[in-house]
Amino acid sequence: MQKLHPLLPAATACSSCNLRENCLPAGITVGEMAQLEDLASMKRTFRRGDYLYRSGSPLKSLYAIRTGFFKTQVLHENGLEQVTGFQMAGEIIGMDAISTDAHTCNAVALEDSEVCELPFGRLEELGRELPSLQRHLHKIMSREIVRDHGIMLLLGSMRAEERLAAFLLNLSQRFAARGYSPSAFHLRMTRQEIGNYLGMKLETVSRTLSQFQEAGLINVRNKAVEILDAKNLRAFFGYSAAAL
Amino acid sequence: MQKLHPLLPAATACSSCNLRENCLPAGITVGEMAQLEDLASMKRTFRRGDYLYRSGSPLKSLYAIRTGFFKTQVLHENGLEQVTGFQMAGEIIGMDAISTDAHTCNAVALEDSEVCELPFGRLEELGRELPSLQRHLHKIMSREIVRDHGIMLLLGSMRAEERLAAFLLNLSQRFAARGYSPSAFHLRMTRQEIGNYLGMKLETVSRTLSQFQEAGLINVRNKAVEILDAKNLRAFFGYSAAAL
DNA sequence: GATAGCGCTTGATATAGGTCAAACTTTACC
DNA sequence: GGTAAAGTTTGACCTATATCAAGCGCTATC
Repeated sequence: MQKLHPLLPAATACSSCNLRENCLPAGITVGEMAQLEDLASMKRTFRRGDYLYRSGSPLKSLYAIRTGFFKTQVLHENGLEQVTGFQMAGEIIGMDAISTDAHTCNAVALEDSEVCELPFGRLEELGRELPSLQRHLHKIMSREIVRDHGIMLLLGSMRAEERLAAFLLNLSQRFAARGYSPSAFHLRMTRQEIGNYLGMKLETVSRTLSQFQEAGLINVRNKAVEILDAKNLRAFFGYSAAAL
Repeated sequence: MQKLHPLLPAATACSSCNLRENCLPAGITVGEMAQLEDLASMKRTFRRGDYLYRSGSPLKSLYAIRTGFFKTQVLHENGLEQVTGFQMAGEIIGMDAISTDAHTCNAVALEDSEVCELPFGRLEELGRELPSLQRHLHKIMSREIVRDHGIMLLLGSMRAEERLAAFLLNLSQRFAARGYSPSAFHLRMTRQEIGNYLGMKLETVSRTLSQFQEAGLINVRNKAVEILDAKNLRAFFGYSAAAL
């Protein structure tokens, strides 16, 4: 059942949001900020498990994640599914819908979350007035393309342990970029979801995490992860791959 | 060695190009076409094996493929590489570079090819004046994101034979969209390149093609492919996946 | 604060696809 | 147009990861 998502007044404006350097406003001048704030004034909250959008729903807005964690997943008619990403604060999602004016994946909150809604028509309009915003939107879309290519490399060419090492290091780096500890964090997703994202089964995720722990690279206890030896974790997947 | 790529005068304008419905001009009105033609007037030709751009080279333009075939590939520092796509006439490439103002993959001609160069700065400028062009550019970028998600599904969740069936059907459909036979075409890429794209080894590609042939689904002789039974080829990968 | 259900771990076994190898075919180049 | 190199096929064997199974431990809810 879809719950109601109350529309909140703008609790926090872009200019005073501590994500502004990671989010849509990056590169926007102070003078232009007011227009962007007007655009992004609509906030929505989601409980864990809620859908931000579903495959097939019409394109209305892009969404900037203010707090929380989402996953996106594509579903194939034959029942296959693939997690295409885990998104955190400051990241923009929904761009999949521009192509056909309808979303092509689901976005599900992995924890209680808040997003800023960016009506796409108005975003394009504003882009025509503000070249720096236009360019930044293009950069965000391009960044998604580049990220996707990285995942293809991971799925197509890496072994399970390399994929998981890359995944942990990527999370670490993204937490760090938001001012959180790069070495200790909580996974918001299940082993199943990690495995689906990385193209492996949940048992393999579990085994490989245990293996990393035995090797002294990490500590895992359920969702709590501590990276003990980022250097060797990186080397782990760098060197073994180089040996191919 | 990078060869010289002679700059040709505009041999064919967008308005008289038979790819206009598949390419950047899709959705552009007749009145707007002249400006687009001016933008896209620079053509470049490439011999097989030539690089259109390389990872690290600065963003200058996007490129519309007029004739020929390209592959794009990402290279990882540790030596891994991944083919991220095979691009044909009417498709736009180079969007990976917008994110960081530098290309993140190589684009290599798989046969003698011709591209229309679209200087990106001018493209953005023109996008600010022509909302339909702006929207179309966004659609093209979004389409790439959606395609990438499909490849993730393929790499992360399908078996080798399903991936290859999906690949053949995708090529078939793209040839059909350009007025070529959907049932008989030439592969422009090697088994190695197909395998790299699909996350499998060249031997597996070869074996699986032979297997499809034995099953009466296709005819293969080197690069010449004939699809004999598209329905069952589709069913092949649909049903077996559904049985999971 | 008890309990049901979901998530996680670990073991045993199976298998898809990888690896290595050899022979054959096509293509490119001198 | 002959020859070397690159691409392809097929076979035999191997291994990374999947599958199946059992038991444990959170954590969420009443």
